[in-house]
Amino acid sequence: MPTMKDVAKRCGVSESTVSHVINNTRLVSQETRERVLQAMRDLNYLKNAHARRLARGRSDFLGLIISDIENPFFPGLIKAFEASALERGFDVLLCATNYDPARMESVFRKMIENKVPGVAVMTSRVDLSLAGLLVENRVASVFLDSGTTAPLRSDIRLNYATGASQAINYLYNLGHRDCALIAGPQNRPSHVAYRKALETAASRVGLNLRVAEGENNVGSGERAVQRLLTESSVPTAILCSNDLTAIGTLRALGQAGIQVPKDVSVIGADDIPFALLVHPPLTTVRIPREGLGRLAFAVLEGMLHQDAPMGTESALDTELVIRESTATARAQGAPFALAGE
Amino acid sequence: MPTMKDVAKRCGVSESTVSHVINNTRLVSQETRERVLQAMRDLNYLKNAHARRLARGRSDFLGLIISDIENPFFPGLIKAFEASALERGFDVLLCATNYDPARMESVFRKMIENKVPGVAVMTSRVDLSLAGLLVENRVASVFLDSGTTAPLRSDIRLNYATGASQAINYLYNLGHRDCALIAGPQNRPSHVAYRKALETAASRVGLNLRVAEGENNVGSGERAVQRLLTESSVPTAILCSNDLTAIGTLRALGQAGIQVPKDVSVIGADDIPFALLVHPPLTTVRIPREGLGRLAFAVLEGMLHQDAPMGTESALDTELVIRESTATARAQGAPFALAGE
DNA sequence: TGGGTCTGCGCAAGCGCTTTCGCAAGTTCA
DNA sequence: TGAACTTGCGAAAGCGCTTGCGCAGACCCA
Repeated sequence: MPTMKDVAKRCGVSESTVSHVINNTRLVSQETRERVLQAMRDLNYLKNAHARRLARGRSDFLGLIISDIENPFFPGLIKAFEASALERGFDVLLCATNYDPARMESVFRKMIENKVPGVAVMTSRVDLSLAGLLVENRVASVFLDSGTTAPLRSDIRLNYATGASQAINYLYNLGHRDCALIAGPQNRPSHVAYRKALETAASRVGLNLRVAEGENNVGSGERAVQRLLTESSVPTAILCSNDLTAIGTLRALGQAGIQVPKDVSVIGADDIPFALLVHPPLTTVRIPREGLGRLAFAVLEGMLHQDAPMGTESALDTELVIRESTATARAQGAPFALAGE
Repeated sequence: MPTMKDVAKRCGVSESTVSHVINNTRLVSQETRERVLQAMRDLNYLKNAHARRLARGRSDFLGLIISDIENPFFPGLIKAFEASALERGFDVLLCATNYDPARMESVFRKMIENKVPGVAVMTSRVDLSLAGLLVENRVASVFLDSGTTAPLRSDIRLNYATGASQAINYLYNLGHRDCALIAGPQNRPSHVAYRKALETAASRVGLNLRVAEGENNVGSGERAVQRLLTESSVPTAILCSNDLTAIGTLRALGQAGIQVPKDVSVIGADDIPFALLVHPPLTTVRIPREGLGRLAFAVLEGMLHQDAPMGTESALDTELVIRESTATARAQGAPFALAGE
């Protein structure tokens, strides 16, 4: 494995010249440059990333922290973040916390140990003391829905209000008056925000919205629906905290012989890739994953260019994507024909 | 940002002692050890990963190369690989090629520049000259279905025969005699292998298997089915190159008013998480993603412990997972009742 | 009591780069 | 024609760790 010294020796220049050729950091005569490049090719020279980063005192890695790569929300986000980063010459150091607080801490430590100049923390529920660790070590960061900013620490707020009021208005205009929300865990700020946004929009137009508990997964969606079906009246539309819950909802309704969207409309949230593929294709409140990835990078990059950057707050709108799981409300108070009964 | 020197100074020992405390690399008296650890805590010391890796000459990163993180096959693989690696004290350097040959090359370069001791290449279709690059730089590797091994280069072969013959036998026993395969791109070795395995198993039991072309995605599955439906007879079962194609198949059949599994059985391949969630839940030939991730790590680790390791060849069985998209074949030659006609 | 073995630790030479400083030769301009 | 730039490059001092070498003192046994 050849080093810069070997390259330098081979073409009779100093190491510093080789370095400057590689990095384009000072004038080198055309002729010398050619010789150096040729020597690099001859020797199959590849730079040593560690040595370079040590000498430079920082790395070209940007951190990206997510909770769970198997959560279908993340791959699109990662890809967009990575694409932006790559375009600007950064590499991405991806870490998943898998919802484990201990792992979360070690992941933050890892970011600092790797001297990343910035890190995007795209998980909800982060201990802000960890954010302090970053600042102490001069690492810029951008959080998701943390609700606060600080020097060196930015925040991206998902604006649930846009998508929520679109969804509510849309349902209202289809004649829905009695709806249910299968909410996500209420210890997650983003789910609280979404719920509040829906409730606000609902009360504005005068639409009744009951809230059932869910846990953001298929099974809890099914169970919530089963509970709903034991109530005296069944809502004409069900909103869900995310698409997985909506899929569970679809399944439970199907199992109960209730037709979607004829009897009950269903609206998800996230717009994961499979929202398109379920039956019927899911109307959903889209969280712009790709936009979020790109924005997270842009915010980070913006901070890197300043020397004592204040954190910024930006917002990203959600929006309703209409597919086939929603339709006009069934006649008010009407029961529905249970298929096969 | 404190360095080892600061820690050493603060408690009056040499840097080497600090280093040995951190790494447990030689005897340090209990008392000195305590003092060092205390100083580290006081200063909030975090080691500099670059300096350490430079001094050691290698990194604690293991490379993992995939093609596309949005392909639902990969997240589970990544997670399992990462979990194994973490457990053994490695970190993972994840890179996606996004099916771009140029990116593939730069990703390999990156692995070498980062001095990873080993890399798992979990994409199909890799230029073996790139594998050569790895060997030159003493990087151990494990490929997927490359069909060859070499010193420092192992291979994991997916054994399609097990799953394929289970699927064929299963269909045969359900009375299916006339089946179709919507095959994947025939320039990918893994798809060729799967197709061959199916054909072998089919001819063994005397089951007719027509082959239609697909491209491993939902749309191509739909189109393939539409083409199949124009033929004089419609097969009683359709096998697909992957689950996405199977989902397309399900949709196209549904759209044509053909019932699954009553009229036509459908079998996918991969067993992606959503195979469980489509309607009806998909019978599929599972490729053990998690097992693959774990095995890739184990193979890599096995090579790291030797100094001039030969590559090994291991195999991983696929298996049929029976859900609800398959059933007894409709009566031979029988047409099917087109719903709504 | 002197040679061996342990235990505990410091010194200093790297690892392979980047980057500051400064020098030499060529060019420009008054 | 000499001061002031400009162009092109080398020497060498780090960056913050790891690790081989070696030394001092304690201990043991013959």
